[in-house]
Amino acid sequence: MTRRPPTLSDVARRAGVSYATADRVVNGRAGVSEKTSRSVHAAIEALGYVRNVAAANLSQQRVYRFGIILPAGSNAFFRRVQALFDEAASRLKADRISLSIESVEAFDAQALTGKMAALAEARMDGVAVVASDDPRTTAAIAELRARNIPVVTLVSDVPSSQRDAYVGIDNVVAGRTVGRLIGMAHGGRAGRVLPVVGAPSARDHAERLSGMREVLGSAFELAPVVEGRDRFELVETLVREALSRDPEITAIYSAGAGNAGLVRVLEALPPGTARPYVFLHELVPHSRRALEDGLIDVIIDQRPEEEVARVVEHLTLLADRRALLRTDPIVPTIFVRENLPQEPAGALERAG
Amino acid sequence: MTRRPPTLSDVARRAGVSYATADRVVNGRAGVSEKTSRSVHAAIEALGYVRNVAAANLSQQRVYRFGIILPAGSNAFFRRVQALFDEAASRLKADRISLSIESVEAFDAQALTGKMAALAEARMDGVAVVASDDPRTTAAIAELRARNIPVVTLVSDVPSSQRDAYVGIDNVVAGRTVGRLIGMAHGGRAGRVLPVVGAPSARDHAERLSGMREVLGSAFELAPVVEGRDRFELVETLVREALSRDPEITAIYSAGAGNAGLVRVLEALPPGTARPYVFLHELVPHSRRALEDGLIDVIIDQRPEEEVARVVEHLTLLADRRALLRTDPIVPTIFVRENLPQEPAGALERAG
DNA sequence: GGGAATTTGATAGACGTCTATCACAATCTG
DNA sequence: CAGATTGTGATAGACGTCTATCAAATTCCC
Repeated sequence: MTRRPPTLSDVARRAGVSYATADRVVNGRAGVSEKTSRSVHAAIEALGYVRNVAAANLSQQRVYRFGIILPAGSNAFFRRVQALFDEAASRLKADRISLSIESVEAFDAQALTGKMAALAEARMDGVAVVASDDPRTTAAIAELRARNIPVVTLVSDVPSSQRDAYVGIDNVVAGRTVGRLIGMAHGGRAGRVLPVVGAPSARDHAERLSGMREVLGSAFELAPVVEGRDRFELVETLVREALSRDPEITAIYSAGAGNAGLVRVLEALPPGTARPYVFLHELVPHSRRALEDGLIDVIIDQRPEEEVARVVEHLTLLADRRALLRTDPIVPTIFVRENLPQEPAGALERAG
Repeated sequence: MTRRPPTLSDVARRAGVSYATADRVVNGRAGVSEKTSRSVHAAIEALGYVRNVAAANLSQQRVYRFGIILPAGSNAFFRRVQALFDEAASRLKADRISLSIESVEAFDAQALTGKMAALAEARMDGVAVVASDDPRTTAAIAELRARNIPVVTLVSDVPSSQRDAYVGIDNVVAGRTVGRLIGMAHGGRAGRVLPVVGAPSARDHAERLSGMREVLGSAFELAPVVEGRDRFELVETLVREALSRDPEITAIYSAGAGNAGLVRVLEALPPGTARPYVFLHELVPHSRRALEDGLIDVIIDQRPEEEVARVVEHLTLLADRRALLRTDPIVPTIFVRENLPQEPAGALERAG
């Protein structure tokens, strides 16, 4: 039968020291001679001792409290992120991890820094935030760090700040990936790409476009960039205009949000017309439907499920002052009509 | 400050019953009247009580022992799976989960069933197995289930068996995905696809091919299927012959293993020649290099990292006789040169 | 109403780790 | 060699849950 995994008492006995001493060694407390410390470590090795985290957590009855700040509003992607955090929160209650999920009006740096200050005041064990790269944000992050509260940026990085980690995709990589796929779709022939962004000042969108440009060969031209402010009505109007003005467009790359408007334009195209290839970001209900209906070709998704899991992982490790595991960026995932995941169960629940 | 999460004692007090009674309710033990049971549940609701899993695990000092059976041999994909399980095993020691990772010669149903019987004898708490759909395997799975040992099939399903779950991709979906990408790469033009499989009898490979055929339009022809037995020397020879025999081939889809041989053929193509588009499965060191070097175009990966995590998740839940969470198949992931993940740290370690 | 069956209460010990305290031994300092 | 410093041992209580046992209270049935 399985023998019981060794406990710290076993280690102490084997090392010929008391439990107290073994405990001092494993918890790095002072007052142990070099020699004893070595013999305890030897016993740990010999027995293959691993600290029982269940017992450790129990005895410390530690409760982790993390704050998550997301942009409010109707953006489908962030609604999904929020739903995933809500779900994670209820799941994590059993592990004594509590997530406070807060919303802040998008682009309102004032409100954002206010919330961050409030979380600092509440002495959270860690904060994750979707923030733009703005001096006020940087300062607010510094303030949290000064209070020894770890900070993780999510989806959109603030590289100039002292955040402990960034969880999200590399937008240049995402753009390059789209560039490759646009190239593939044209099968060596020339093309003309219509880029759609929220605003030219949005760093993520700009990075995506420049990534795409890096990869697209000289056979490609870019139409003037559409600035849809991430609002679907505006995107709809402007894309419709651009397409009718420029019939040479062979592909559309929407690097931002508001894609419901883009989809409407595509739906309204006269049947029989060869539509341009369409590439856009984030798997959400309306983009999914568009892909299933053959209105668009590719969705680049940043896997919010993975991002949420990683935020929690990072915050927990940081709260314990331990090293982070996976610090590589999230890989942008390519969805075509055929490899779409099953509809998340949450969608059904919400429908019912 | 954060108030302490409610314990079962709090629930008992609130419900006006003794701890013993509250315990009987939450652990579904007999001897509690309908009425008391309801009042305890009401208290649980009211207080938002969640059982402290750390304490529960500790008190039961339960040790999970799972057996994992993988095919032996030099196949790069399974070496990666094995490395991931090894890593998971050391990580999971802290959670009192022990993984016994066993190897069995590929395609040796005799040896496989032997190992499974041995794991049954060892009274494992669960078994995960990479098995072919074979009557002997089905019987061995039935035997494990008869002993109340949960069984999960991995990578390759045995649908006719009583396995509790399958963790892996849907190969038809993977094939369809490739079909879509081949179509995209040809940008509407006609093409001729060379399929490469291990053996026509390999169900996974056949499913992948038929998935591809479903999606490829009538503009595509298939060259005679190459049967490379998943051995790279044979793949190399046969693909080289096929390419020189049939210069009309515009794309290669390798649905099986032995792709090191395929890559060699591509490397040896006279420079300046337009090579066919190449699509193959599994991100492993040599396929990665080929993608980085521009010798191939797309890798379809089944994300063994995710599969390993899910096997552990499933086995743990099954051992606790709880419901599985995510039973949807793994989504085949598309890698092009641009969205490759960072080299796993393990690769560096092994190199060092 | 009396005996049996069922339901409830009270409580104790175990799981492995952490924290703390106190006492004693060994070593160092002047 | 006395006194201070440092290293070690012994032990106890807490964390929240689980299991078990025994006694007491309540309900049920004839």
